[in-house]
Amino acid sequence: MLTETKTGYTVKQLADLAGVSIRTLHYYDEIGLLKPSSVGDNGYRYYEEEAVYRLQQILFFREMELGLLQIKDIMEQPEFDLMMTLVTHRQALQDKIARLQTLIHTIDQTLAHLTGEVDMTKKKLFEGFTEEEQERYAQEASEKYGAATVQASMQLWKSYGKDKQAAIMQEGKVIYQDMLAAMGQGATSAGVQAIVARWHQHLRYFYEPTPEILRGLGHHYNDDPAFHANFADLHPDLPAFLEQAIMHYCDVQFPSA
Amino acid sequence: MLTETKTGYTVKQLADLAGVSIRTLHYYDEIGLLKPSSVGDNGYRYYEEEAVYRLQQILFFREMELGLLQIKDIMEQPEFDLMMTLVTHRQALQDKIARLQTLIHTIDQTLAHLTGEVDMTKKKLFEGFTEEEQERYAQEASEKYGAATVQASMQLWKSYGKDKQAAIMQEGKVIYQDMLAAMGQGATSAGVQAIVARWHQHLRYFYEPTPEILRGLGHHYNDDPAFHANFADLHPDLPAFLEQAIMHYCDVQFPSA
DNA sequence: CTTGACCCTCACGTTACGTCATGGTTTATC
DNA sequence: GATAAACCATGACGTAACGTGAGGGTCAAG
Repeated sequence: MLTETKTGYTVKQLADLAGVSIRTLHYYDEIGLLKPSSVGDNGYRYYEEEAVYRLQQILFFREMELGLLQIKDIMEQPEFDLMMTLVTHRQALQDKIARLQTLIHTIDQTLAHLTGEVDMTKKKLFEGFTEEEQERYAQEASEKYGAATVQASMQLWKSYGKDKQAAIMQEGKVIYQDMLAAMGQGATSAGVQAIVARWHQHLRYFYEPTPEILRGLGHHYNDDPAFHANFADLHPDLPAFLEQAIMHYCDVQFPSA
Repeated sequence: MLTETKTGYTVKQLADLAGVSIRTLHYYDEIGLLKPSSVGDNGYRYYEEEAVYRLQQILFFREMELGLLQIKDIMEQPEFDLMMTLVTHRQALQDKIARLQTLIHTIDQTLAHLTGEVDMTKKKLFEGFTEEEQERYAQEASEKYGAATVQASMQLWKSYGKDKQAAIMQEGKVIYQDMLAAMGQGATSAGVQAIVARWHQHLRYFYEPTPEILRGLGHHYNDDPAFHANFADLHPDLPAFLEQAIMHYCDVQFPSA
């Protein structure tokens, strides 16, 4: 009682962790966007893990230039799903990269024009900017983060029932054990590829991964130190093996991606 | 006198062209960032070509999230050079793309974490955001758009003297004629490659193009309708020939790029 | 106890416009 | 020439997302 333990991040700790200001955290609390997990007797704000994840989400939304109240609305919807939203962020980021590539294209054309090589319409000078405006409006529409996809995801998960949900979570644990046992068959063998298919289906219980995500995960398993160490603990060759198996699976299932 | 001709874009025309608001143009006039080229007897603002280019620059700076007064300062420096700045914008855009790629990487890791595959430090949740902050600070430094590179560029051009400057501009006209005459030798021949080297040097009188820019220009000459038409008027095979010749030149000169 | 770091609330200021009011100017049509 | 719609101007208040500073309480180490 007298030494009540205070857990969680203080404002300075969280601000440093996430690269935002303390004032930002105050403001987000004030507008109800990110409430602290608890407030101590001293009036201090304390943030737990859930709040940390929520802040990450907010930063992604902010990167997409959504307004704070808009972000709050989206996250307050009962069908808000963390993973589905991350997938949507991913798509939005790729759209943004495409637009930046367009700006680079515009620069190259302007440079060539200024060195006298070709005429250029005035409209082309702003290629990428006007599209940027259009993209911004599109982002403001709720469809991108929207009800349709997110609702489908939640309904799908809820439709499984408690027993099946538990079985799905257990299945996830079994897949890597089976993969380990099948390493002797080779990464491209029918047996291993069947396990990769189960891994793919396992992911699909949570969200619909694009081919690119699948490839990206396969690469991270081998290349990312944390992933690598996690799997190498099971077997030193497992990380590279997983990458090979997943890449082959993607080559076969998605030949054009 | 009585029917004084008014030329240039009105605010609505320029706003539509560039995808900005009329209010923005008013504001930019007010703060001295973008003055109209002339003001009619009726009080209307009219913008000529020079102002259009200036607006493009402003939009690029704005894309890099520089403040308006900061942008104004940069553009008021006597050594401000349009082309050199475009090259700098290009680099900044590529840095920005790299950062967005990092955010995608963070998403992939978060997704894998949430499906139970690996532990993830809280710090990794914000990978890309904190770097974003650092990048923003770096952008605010004047070095990126800065005095050093821009000064060097201007001094270089001024050091040529009027006669040499005229000769350089004339050389630019000759290069494409020589290229046309040498088409029979093949894109990878020593004669054609020597002309590509002259083209490269020609660009370098204006700015230092990166290998990527060289490749990008080579590709645009063939792929972009305006470029393509311009060169195809000289010879129908010239656009593709130029691309081949430039790509080969870049392969040889910059084997690792 | 002292000091420095950290915490709080309060409140004004900044930046880059968005929006509206009021009224003059231009253009096209009848 | 008259009319209506589109366009132009200035002026001014408001907004979003904080930045900054004031004043004062809390915590931890020496």
